[in-house]
Amino acid sequence: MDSLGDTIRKLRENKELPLRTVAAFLDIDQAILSKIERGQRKPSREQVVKLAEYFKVKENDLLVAWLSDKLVYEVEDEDMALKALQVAEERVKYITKNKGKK
Amino acid sequence: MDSLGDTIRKLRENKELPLRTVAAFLDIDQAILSKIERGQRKPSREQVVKLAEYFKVKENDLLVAWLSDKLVYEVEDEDMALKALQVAEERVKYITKNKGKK
DNA sequence: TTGTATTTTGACATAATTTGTCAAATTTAT
DNA sequence: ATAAATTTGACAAATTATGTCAAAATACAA
Repeated sequence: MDSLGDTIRKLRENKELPLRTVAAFLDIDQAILSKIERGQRKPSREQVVKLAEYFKVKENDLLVAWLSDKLVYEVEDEDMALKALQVAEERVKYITKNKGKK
Repeated sequence: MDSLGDTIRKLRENKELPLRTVAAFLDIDQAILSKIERGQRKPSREQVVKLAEYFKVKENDLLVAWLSDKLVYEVEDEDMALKALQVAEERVKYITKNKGKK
């Protein structure tokens, strides 16, 4: 269960590309991509979409990793992290079930 | 499964207190408390702790509601919200299991 | 080693978001 | 009708996010 950063780094290293190249495609400085890969910065949604396109992987897979990264980040130093995630899950189920209604 | 705002409002209305009073205790303008209760603003962790103290309810209960509110907010307009929450849950389990290790 | 490409780090600037105040408008209850 | 409570939105200040840049560190060849 890799974090998004790990995933991106593996994708890039498999193609033996330097940070410079991928960063140029994203139109950001390579320093930022370096930090993203090591989890020190959070990429934007748009950047994740671009990366999926660039590496030809399923956009949704990368977006799930990106979103869950953010979720983990949000709760990680709280004791009731798990509980909160479970409650959130219930609420999301409820919300999507009632989508479209009044 | 109420949101944090709903919970706070109910607690306040049960005691028949005006926004003014509770807001003064939190040391913020009543306008903000009004927005917090209706979910238009997110309270800080410290404010939630103070509210638990003020209304004499379990701090953790309120904090779980607060955290899950933030989680729902983060994913709510994404298609893969549920998936992301589930992945985050796995990751949090993994992290807490290995807490203390190298 | 020495040199060269890559990556990492941190200081800094700027942009975006948060967090709050305030006063006016609206609603609720007398 | 009026008085209290609540809501709204414009605004300001503070905080956080996002990026650039150059120097330092690391990896890799020769």
